Amino acid sequence: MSTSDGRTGPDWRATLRARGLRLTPQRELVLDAVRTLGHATPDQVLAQVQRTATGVNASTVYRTLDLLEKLDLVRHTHLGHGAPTYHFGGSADHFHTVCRDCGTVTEVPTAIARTFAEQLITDQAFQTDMGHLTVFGRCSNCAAHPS
Amino acid sequence: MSTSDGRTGPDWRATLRARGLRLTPQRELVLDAVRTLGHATPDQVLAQVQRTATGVNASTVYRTLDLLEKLDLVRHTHLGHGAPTYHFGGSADHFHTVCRDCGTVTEVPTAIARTFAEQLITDQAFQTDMGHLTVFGRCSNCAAHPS
DNA sequence: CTTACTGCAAATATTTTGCATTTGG
DNA sequence: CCAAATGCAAAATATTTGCAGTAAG
Repeated sequence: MSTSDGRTGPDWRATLRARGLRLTPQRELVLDAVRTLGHATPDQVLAQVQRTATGVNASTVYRTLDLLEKLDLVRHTHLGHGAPTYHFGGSADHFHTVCRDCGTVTEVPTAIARTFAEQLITDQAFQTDMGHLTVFGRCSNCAAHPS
Repeated sequence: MSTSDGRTGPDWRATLRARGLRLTPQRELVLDAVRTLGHATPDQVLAQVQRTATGVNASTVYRTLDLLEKLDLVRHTHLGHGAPTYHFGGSADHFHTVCRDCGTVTEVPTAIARTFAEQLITDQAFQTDMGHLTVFGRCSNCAAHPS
């Protein structure tokens, strides 16, 4: 495989090498899993990884997710409850909406929230970290068919 | 507030009674703690409760917070990491900003986010639950004095 | 009295950590 | 070869649950 295998993107190898870090199969597997799943908790990443390769350890997944996040290859947000949710860092700038009824997670381009962010700066002197924003509520589907 | 005791508000006793639930000292303690602390994890609520009375059990705090939330006497949001944060249900409508550097939590009136919410409905057909909104970023203080 | 509620301890679940072993470069 | 990374198992956390005893109404 060249510098790009079409799955995890072109430059993650370079990003690792640049810092003297090692390219291990586990790291590639975790990165692939995050990308495949879109949004996933460490648990789900582990499950996905183990679908491909056997014996990858949970602690490796935790450690790897931390590492990849430091390198900006993945990001995480808190989509309710306990477990943080990781997603691919390469994806376009977006925040998340989470439906409290069906749990569906949707990516929304940050452009929509631009005015909101500006207002927070003006009124509250608070600089919003858009990529980390999560909006809870109800999706159209669940609003239409109340449980 | 008529029946009020000035701490936990006027009608929590009535709210409990209306459902055939019992008024226990533990429940009052937990409600008081949430109100005193403003924003607190179950752990912090437990600590605060135990400052007043000894021997209140952690599981009682968990169970009580769940119960009080069902009754809309408290609310919770996810302010990062693992533990949910509870706050008093009676407080005015607001959402939270959390500084990722110093961890400071600020309450912001939902009015500011009104346009944002409307845009989410128009563009995404998503009904925002404002009380549950948490915005991560950097407060003015930390932006001014970068660590 | 009746049964909702609490305390306690054990069961779960989740994430972290120390250390010996493996392995990428 | 050597430091970095992994696996493993134990530890640290956080939350839930079953059950017997306590107490609110």
